[in-house]
Order: sequence, then structure tokens, then C-alpha cells
Amino acid sequence: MDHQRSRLRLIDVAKEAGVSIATASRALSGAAGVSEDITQRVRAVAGKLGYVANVHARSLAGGASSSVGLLVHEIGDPYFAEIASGVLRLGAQQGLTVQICHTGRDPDNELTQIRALIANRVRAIIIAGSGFVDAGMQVAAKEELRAFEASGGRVTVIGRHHLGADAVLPDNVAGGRSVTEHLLALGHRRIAFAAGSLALTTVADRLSGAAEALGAAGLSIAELPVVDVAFTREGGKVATERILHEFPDVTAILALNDDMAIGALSVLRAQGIAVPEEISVAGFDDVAVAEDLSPSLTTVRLPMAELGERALSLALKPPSARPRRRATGHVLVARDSTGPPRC
Amino acid sequence: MDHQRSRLRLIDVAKEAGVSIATASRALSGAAGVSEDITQRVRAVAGKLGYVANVHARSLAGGASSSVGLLVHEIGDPYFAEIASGVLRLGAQQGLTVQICHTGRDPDNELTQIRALIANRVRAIIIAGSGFVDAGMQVAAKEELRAFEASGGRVTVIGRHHLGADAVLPDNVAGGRSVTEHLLALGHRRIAFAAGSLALTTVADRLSGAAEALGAAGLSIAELPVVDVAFTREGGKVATERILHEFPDVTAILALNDDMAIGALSVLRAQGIAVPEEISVAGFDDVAVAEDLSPSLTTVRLPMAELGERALSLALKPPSARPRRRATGHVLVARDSTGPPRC
DNA sequence: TATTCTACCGTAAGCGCTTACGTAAGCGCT
DNA sequence: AGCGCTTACGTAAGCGCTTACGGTAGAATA
Repeated sequence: MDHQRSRLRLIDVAKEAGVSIATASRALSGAAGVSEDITQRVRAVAGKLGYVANVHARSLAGGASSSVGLLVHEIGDPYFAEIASGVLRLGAQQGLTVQICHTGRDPDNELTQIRALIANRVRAIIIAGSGFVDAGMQVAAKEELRAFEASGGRVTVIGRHHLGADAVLPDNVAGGRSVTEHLLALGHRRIAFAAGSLALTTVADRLSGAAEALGAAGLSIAELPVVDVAFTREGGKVATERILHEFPDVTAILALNDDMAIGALSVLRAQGIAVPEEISVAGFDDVAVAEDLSPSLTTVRLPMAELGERALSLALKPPSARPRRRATGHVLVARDSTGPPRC
Repeated sequence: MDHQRSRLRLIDVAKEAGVSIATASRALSGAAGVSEDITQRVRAVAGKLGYVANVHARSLAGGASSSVGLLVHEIGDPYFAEIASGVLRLGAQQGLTVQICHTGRDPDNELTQIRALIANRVRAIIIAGSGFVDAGMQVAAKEELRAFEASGGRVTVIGRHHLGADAVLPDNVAGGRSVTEHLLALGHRRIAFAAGSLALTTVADRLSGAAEALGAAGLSIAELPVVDVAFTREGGKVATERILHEFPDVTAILALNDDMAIGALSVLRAQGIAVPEEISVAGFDDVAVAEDLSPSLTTVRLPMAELGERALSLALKPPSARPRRRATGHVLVARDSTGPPRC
């Protein structure tokens, strides 16, 4: 590839500026030990010539890489896309390039991608979606990550508690509390919960927040229906049908994510039950759809882009002795799917 | 950073395998001139030791980079996210790393990002969202890209015609034809078009496809209302109000993207006009929302992920003398928002 | 057997950059 | 003037890899 040879090198800039290559390097990188006027001169020449340093050479010589990796399941998924958006924004601001890998939920592929990131000598790996935090990650991949950390790389995890690595996660507990308080404030007492898998910390946290709010109002979640199906639209449908059938006195359904809430809405519409007049529905996540549904969905917005930014900023700090956890805020987005109970 | 020193190098593998570093390199890269058994031995050792070649050193020495760049406006936008998904999928399959840059629609930032990609010696730059193809790109950025191409880099564009570079784009003409044929087949004759900016090739193409379909049915688009407002939800609302007011005999509204269609639906709902019983509505793009609206939206799905894949595969081929164009297919997704006209 | 060829492998020269080290000049001090 | 010290800059040694190039063995040819 002649495409390498044709671009100008540091030595071209140095010659043009009448200094040595070392001085040019120092001037451009802002290192100490170069007089002010020479620094200016070199930078001016570099700008005039349109010189851009070769990242590979720089990284090879200096050891400091200027890129970070982001691991997601599927970048097309809005959840991950929004995380990526935050990571990219901060990355660009910091002059870092971001390499996004999506695994397609395939453990083999995941291992390959992690190896590729390490081969690229990324400074940090941010894990947003991965078997690492769920199940099924290759043992080899875990070892690879461990070795990566041992050799100075940083690993941070988004959205899950995870032992051994710094993590940022949405404050699901507070979110669960907020939306439950919203329902209580409207006057609801018989609230049903459409849960996904109770094993997920996400679900557990949201429910525990709800329990707190209920407790503060003198109620107990133990006396309310919690229907655990699947964290999907279909799961929402099944849960809703069961709730309507078994607990006809409920006045509000709190789905633990928006997908389930959408399923709930479709069942209610199909059965001719008015929302929110007869039953209120609230969700979790504020997916883009939520606003456009009819009725528009009351939900809890979690700032995934902000989580992405925080994960990166955490990754850029030196590691701490014990893993850090950071929870970010949330916003209750009250829309048309919730209202006061009829009676 | 000791993190560099601690990882094992090619020479470690070579020693362990009892060969020279050159032979080890050739064995791993699959170059000719190495006996079969030595190749196997080296690879086995590399695998056992978990050796991963340093991409920076490889690229610096060999000249051949293993990464490509993708330029988007905003990765959080599903349109770009889906494109990215396709690029990432094929990239992973080809062993390429993909550096995604999002510009936030800021021309200065865009220039910075392009420079960063070039500094990373990417093999190709895929432009999905950029002032390059719209307006407002920095002149410096265009020059940078031109120099990049001149020095052997490849540039491909997604979603726009663009002179001088290979491009892949959805077949908007065929899409416009399909959805119009669908409406005609249902029996509609008075169809109104809610357009965005007629200056966009996207809009022009979709309309020209519609005109073809109408022509084949013995109708002329010149006699039908084409309301040109803005390519937004709000634009869809305004267009719909105008259509209802000025052309009360229309039985179907074809919005030239889904955002406008969503706006149309909300106006119709507000005015108590039943869809599709009184008026049919169709859109374009098949955004994720489309399926969840009520009524669910008939629309044309454009395979953006596939476009991303094609853009990459085009970028990996040697450049052709004249720029290539590739149009991909589309799928008409007929849902509940369209039906036969009442009368 | 001597010779040419081929296939294989090792030696070493970079790729473009950073940075330890060396050197020279300027400063204040005795 | 001579000393040490600081500051500013140049020289050169790599970073880990690829790849000319050269050398050595065995096969093939005479």
C-alpha cells in the first residue's frame, strides 16, 4: 500500500520548521522542555502542512493507546445505541477513538472481539452487553479480560453489578420507587406488577424500589400480585391476561419494562378496556416508542447515554483498590397511560 | 504503561516454537514459504500461549491496516444504528475493526473525526451521515477526504447519490412504486402526498416511483395533491391538516417518511377520523415505532443494515474507474393503517 | 560426483514515532 | 574564571512487527 508512504511524516514537519524530530514531537505533544516560540512554530507548520500523526507509530513507540473498546450485543438495539452515543460523545471530546464490537450474543464471536480489542491495545474495554455479565461467556474470554486488567487495561461494566470491575448502572431502585409513588399519588392501591425474570438484578432492584414506596404508604408488596413471565412483549400480554383474570380488582399495572407495557396495552385495547380510565399502565425504560403509543406511556427514563459517558470517564481514571459502583439518576415521565382510578 | 511490556510478543512465540521471528510471522499470517508442519507448530504454540499480535506494530510494519471508519451523525438514531449494525457484522466477519465516529452534526467536529480516522490509517471511510453529502461540510474536510482517496484510501457513501465516490442507497424509486401500487390495489384513486423537502433526492426518488405506479394505472401525479412541508412529525401534522381542509375527497395519505405518517395519524385521531376506514395512511422507513402504533402503520422497510454491509464490501474492493452505485431492495410492510376506501 | 535449482528458513532493515540520554549554552555563585 | 545547575535541543535506541535479502539444505539435472 503506497497509501502509507505518501502521507507526510513527523520528520517532514521537523525539517520544514528547522528543528529536530524530537523537538517536533515534543512540541506537538505538548511535552515540557521546548521553548514557547519553537512550539508555536512547529505547530503552525504542522497545521499548514496538514500533518496528522500516525496513531499506530505513536502507540507503538509511546505505549499509550488512544482508543477504547465498547462491547455490545447489538448496536441496532436502541438500548445499546444510546449507550454508544454517550461513549462516543465523551470519547470524541477526549480525543479517543472508540471501537465498537457487537457480539450478536454469540460467545465465540465475543471471544474473538475481545481478542481484537486487546490486539488493538485499547486503553479500556467497556462492557455493555456480554455474556461476561450474564451467563455463557467463554472461560477463555474471562481469562483474557483478567489478563488485560492485570497488564494495565481497564474494564468497566454498564448496567449490571459485577464483582471485580468498576460498574455504572441506572438507579433502578429509585426508579421503581418513583413510578410507584406516582401511582400511589394518583390514588391507586391495587397495583399489579408484570415482572420479567426475577433473577435479573434489574428486575429485583425495580421491585424493591416499588416495595419501598408501598411500604412508605403503609402497603405491602407481598399482598399484591407480581406476575413473573418473560421480559418481552409477549410476556407482557400473558401477564396482563392473567392479571385481568385472576385479580379483577387491580386498577393499575406496573410493567417492569416498556416492552411488557406495550404488550399490556395491546391486550387491554383488544379487550376494550380503556387506559387510563379503567386501568392505568406504566412501564420502564422510556423506549422511543413510548411517546408515540396511544395512549402515550408513562414510564421511567433511564439515562443510558449518560451511563455510557460515565462508564468511559470511570475507565479513564486509574483503577481503585476496590471496584467502584456508580448509580445514575432517572426521570419519571408521566404521560397519558396513567390517571386516577375510576372508583 | 507497563501494560505494553507485559504482553507477549511474537519473539516469545518464535522461541517457544523453536523458529525465527520471521518464520513465526509468516506462519501466523499464512504467507507462503513455510512448511506445513512448522506452520502448524507455530500456530499451536501461539494458541497455547494466547498470543495476539499487536495491531499497531503490524500496521506500522506492513502498511495494511485492519480497520475501517464509519461516519454518522448520531449513533443513537435508529437509522444510523441499523447501518452501523450491518457494517459491524460484516466487519467482524472479515476481521476488521470498525471505528465509529459521530459528528453530532457539527462540521468542526466532523473535520476532527475525519482527521482522527486518517490518523488511524483506516483502510476505508464509510460516510453515512455527514455534511459531505449534505451541505456545510468544511472545505478542509473534503480536501482531507480527497487526499485520503488519492493516497489509496477508499470512501463510500450511504444513502445519497454522490459524485466521485462509490455509493449504496436504498431503492427509493421502487419503494415509492410499491407502496403506491398497494394503495391503488386497495382501490384508492384520490391519494395525497405528504412530502418533506422536495430538494432531497430521497424524496424526489420516492415521488417518482409513485408517479410511475400512478402512470401505469392511468393516473397522473400532477393531478394529485403533493404537500411539501418539512420532513418531521410536525410537518406531517401540518400537511395532513392542509390536506383535510383543501382536498376533502382524498381517501389515502402517503407520507414520505414514517415521522410524517405518525404526525398524520395523530391529527386524524384528534379529529376523530377513523384509520383506515375513512382515510388510509402509509409511510416510509419502517421505524421501530411503526409496528406498535394503533393502527399499526403500513410502510416501506428499507434494509439499512444491508446497506451498511454493502457499503463495507464495496469499500473493500479495489476502486473502479468510475464511481459505482448500488441500490438495494425494499419490503412493503402492509399493516393496519391501510384498507379499501369507504365509498 | 559436480552443479543448478527449488524450497525453506534466518538475519536485519526498516515502518513513524517517543523518549532516555548526551551536549551545549546560559545562569548565578564562589 | 571556574564551578555546578538548569534549560533547550539533538542523537539514537528502540516499540513489535513485516518483508526484502541472503544462506543452506536437499532434489533435480547433467
